Amino acid sequence: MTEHEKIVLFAKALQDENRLQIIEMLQSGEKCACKLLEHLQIEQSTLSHHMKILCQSGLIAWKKVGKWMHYSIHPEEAKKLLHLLQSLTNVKDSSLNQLETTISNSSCQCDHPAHKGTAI
Amino acid sequence: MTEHEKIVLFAKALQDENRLQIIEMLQSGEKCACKLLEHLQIEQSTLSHHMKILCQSGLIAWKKVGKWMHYSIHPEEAKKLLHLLQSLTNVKDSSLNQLETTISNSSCQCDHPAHKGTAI
DNA sequence: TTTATATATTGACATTCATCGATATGTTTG
DNA sequence: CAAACATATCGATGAATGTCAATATATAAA
Repeated sequence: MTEHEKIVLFAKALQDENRLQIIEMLQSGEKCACKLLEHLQIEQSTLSHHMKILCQSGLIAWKKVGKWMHYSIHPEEAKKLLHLLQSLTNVKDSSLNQLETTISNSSCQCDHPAHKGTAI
Repeated sequence: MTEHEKIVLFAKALQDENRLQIIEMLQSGEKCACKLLEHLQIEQSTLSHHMKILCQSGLIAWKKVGKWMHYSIHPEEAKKLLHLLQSLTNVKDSSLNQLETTISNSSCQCDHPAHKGTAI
């Protein structure tokens, strides 16, 4: 899987409001599907679908315990995915800490003469 | 706009392979649409559509220069969006730097007696 | 002012996605 | 083993998305 494919899977996992709620619920630690379902206005089959997408993105880890399925945020994978997004968007770790401005090349590289030396 | 809505817009912006390529092209600095188009296998109207989605997410800044449209990564917004994702996924800035394991509460909070004391 | 160029908008179409109900699978308990 | 429970899979459906061609808008050039 290429880096772009990983990012696409991650992005697709995050594009649904219900899945964001699920991730938020997992912030406080591992939960089973039935517990998650209590707080969502969706049917069980839909939750199962969402968990599949979240797990396939790598962000969420799962573990079968008896007949229950336990889900949790996968910290290492979450970090890897965020690193991919940092690289993609040119955001540096240090600037993330300090909310500094990332320095980027601001000259237009368009061939058109009219574009030379422009900056946003 | 809620934080979740911001994340959803950001995630939708990142879920397309062509848009990831566009972001990557902007890593080296501001570019105009015609320049971006040269390196993509899509029609002009499709690029315009993609740029709209990228700009609406906040990640990409735009500036009109004559009849050209210049695009660039918006560093401050990129940082804000990454921060939102960090908070969502419980990833700490320091752990992002050092790739340490984020400590999370690993006890299941399901009501079921059988779940007490389990851990992944 | 007419023409050329860069970008945006619109409408159509195929594909993907979220959702549900029904059903299947797997596990525990009686 | 049978019943109950938790979760997964399947099929259908409506909504959202990516794409293009055609057209509109805006700016620059002749």
